[in-house]
Amino acid sequence: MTKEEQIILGVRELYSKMVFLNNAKMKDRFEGYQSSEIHCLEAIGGSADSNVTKLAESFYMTRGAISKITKKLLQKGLIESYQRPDNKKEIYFRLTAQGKAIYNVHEELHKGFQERDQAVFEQITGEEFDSMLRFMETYSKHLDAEIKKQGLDLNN
Amino acid sequence: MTKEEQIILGVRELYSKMVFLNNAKMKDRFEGYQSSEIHCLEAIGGSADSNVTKLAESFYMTRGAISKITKKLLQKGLIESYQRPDNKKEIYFRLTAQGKAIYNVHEELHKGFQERDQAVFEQITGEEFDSMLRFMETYSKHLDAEIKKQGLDLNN
DNA sequence: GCTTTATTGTTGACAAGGAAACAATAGAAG
DNA sequence: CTTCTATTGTTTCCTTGTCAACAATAAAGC
Repeated sequence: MTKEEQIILGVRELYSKMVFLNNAKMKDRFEGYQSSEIHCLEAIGGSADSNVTKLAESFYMTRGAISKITKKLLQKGLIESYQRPDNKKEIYFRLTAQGKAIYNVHEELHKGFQERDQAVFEQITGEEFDSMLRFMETYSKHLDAEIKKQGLDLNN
Repeated sequence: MTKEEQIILGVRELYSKMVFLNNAKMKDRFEGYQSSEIHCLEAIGGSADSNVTKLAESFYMTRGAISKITKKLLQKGLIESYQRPDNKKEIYFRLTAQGKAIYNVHEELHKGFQERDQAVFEQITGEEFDSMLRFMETYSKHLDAEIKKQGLDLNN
């Protein structure tokens, strides 16, 4: 197996396990809410002026999918939509009070994840951490360029 | 943002882009085949005595999902099933000649991905590579333990 | 041996997400 | 300003995967 394959396999393995484990915790903690809904809520709470398109890009999902998720969040009263006076097309989202409550619980959960994994992160040096981050960023940018080169788009 | 968050975000970002880009290439190259089917084919071709349960575990998917995918692969004549004389329950898969042909094309595609990303991997030293791999393995095992601790299972 | 429990693979109902088509609006080009 | 193009968000149809129940078989307990 080459370096590339090992790294890629490792990333896939790691990511799969994180998703599996964290989703299980989330479903356990937030009954009645889908984990995709919680992720969306997190993104909306975490950055100002989220809209369907931005959310879709950040999750590598289609606008259609996000449109449906935000619709549910609206119906459940966790987010509300608003527009700018000079733009009748774009629709932004922000958390309601109820949404913020969920958001806070979610943050606690995240802290729990962090504590759970602390031992692993304590084992690496600052240098190792930096080099890993640098690598991931380089690779990520490389893939961005490749995606652009191929003229790929989530909606095409 | 803490170290943990940065790493996790990086892994998610990287993984999403790899999946997105590679699936696009796969769909382009293998018309008529789903990328999940190709992944399954790859796994079956890559290790002896694959069965539904093993495949499900390696992909972090349910047995039901794998059962459906392998059914399609059987219908398309890319794999065949067999059993051991002393076990009437477990059903194993292996590639047919046609399946092997696809498998080989798939391997070429992988080589292409490798060449595409070579520049990125050339930038890291052997030491950096090792430390990264070590970290991923440690983290992965840590999550395994956590999954076990929670008594989690894909089918529950 | 017999009985109980666990594992394996399959199925049908359901939910989530993608693809494509669409209307509404914004932005660019002239 | 007017026209043409791009972007945004939504909806419908379809595919994929999960969930839960199930039958068949294996393994464990006695």
